[in-house]
Amino acid sequence: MPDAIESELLRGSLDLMVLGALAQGPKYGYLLQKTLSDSSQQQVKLSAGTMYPLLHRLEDAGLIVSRWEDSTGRRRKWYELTVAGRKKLVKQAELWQRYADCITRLLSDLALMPPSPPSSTAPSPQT
Amino acid sequence: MPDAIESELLRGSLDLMVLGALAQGPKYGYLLQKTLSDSSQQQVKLSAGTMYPLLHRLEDAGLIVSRWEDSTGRRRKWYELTVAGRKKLVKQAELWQRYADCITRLLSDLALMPPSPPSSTAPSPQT
DNA sequence: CTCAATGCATCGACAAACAATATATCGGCA
DNA sequence: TGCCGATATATTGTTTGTCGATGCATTGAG
Repeated sequence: MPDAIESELLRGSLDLMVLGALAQGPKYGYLLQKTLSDSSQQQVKLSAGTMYPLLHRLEDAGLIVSRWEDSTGRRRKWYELTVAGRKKLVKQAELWQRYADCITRLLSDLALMPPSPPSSTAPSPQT
Repeated sequence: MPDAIESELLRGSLDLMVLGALAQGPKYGYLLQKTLSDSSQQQVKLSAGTMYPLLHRLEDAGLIVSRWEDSTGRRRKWYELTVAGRKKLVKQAELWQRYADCITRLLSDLALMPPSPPSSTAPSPQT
């Protein structure tokens, strides 16, 4: 059983996952990584090289805002959803649902397909 | 209401959709476009510039095989799943399901969230 | 003191998706 | 006859997203 989701599959929906995670409350980068990892049973590993550009992108788009935590030691930059970000999240979530339904529908017949071609082995005559 | 799925969301799962469509039977490129478009209620528009490189990639990977239709007029190149392709499809479908569940779980709380925040208070670092 | 974990960030490499473009056949219509 | 849209495959250049590697600094445990 594979451990992590292939990066192919992540493409395009990482923004959605990040927005979704931030909808639960403000988070800083490192915490966001832990949150996504935990909530996905360690399946989603958001690397720093992916996350920070992504967060900056979302901020430039006005979907999130950041604020440095006032502390002398560990520098933490908290990110929070904006109103626009929440609207975007809802919209993207609907798009995602529609898209996921497309895939699911397309793959729904798969269980009925024969696992291997007719090679004189056990013929399963169910349609 | 948007008409087509954003290309962001498509990224990473197009291979899966193409393999899934080919699991229904051999298809040539143009037919594949129509099939995906139809089965998704015109939501998925697979452009030629995306599809042909994708098909060639899948063929190089040994997941599909191609055969030119023997005809004098319209040139049609039929693509068919290989055994390896079918195995890959099943595997990818499982991965997809796991991934989709992650997203769905993450977004499941959304309905419970307030549509708009009362006011922007400080992001108090709770927990 | 050393090392691993925490925490933010950027860089270059690589791959995927797309619009634009190219070529060619076919059927319908004026 | 000529034109055009649909059919059909393919490549090119551009853009964008992801990742591994790397860098720097702080903190706590051993």
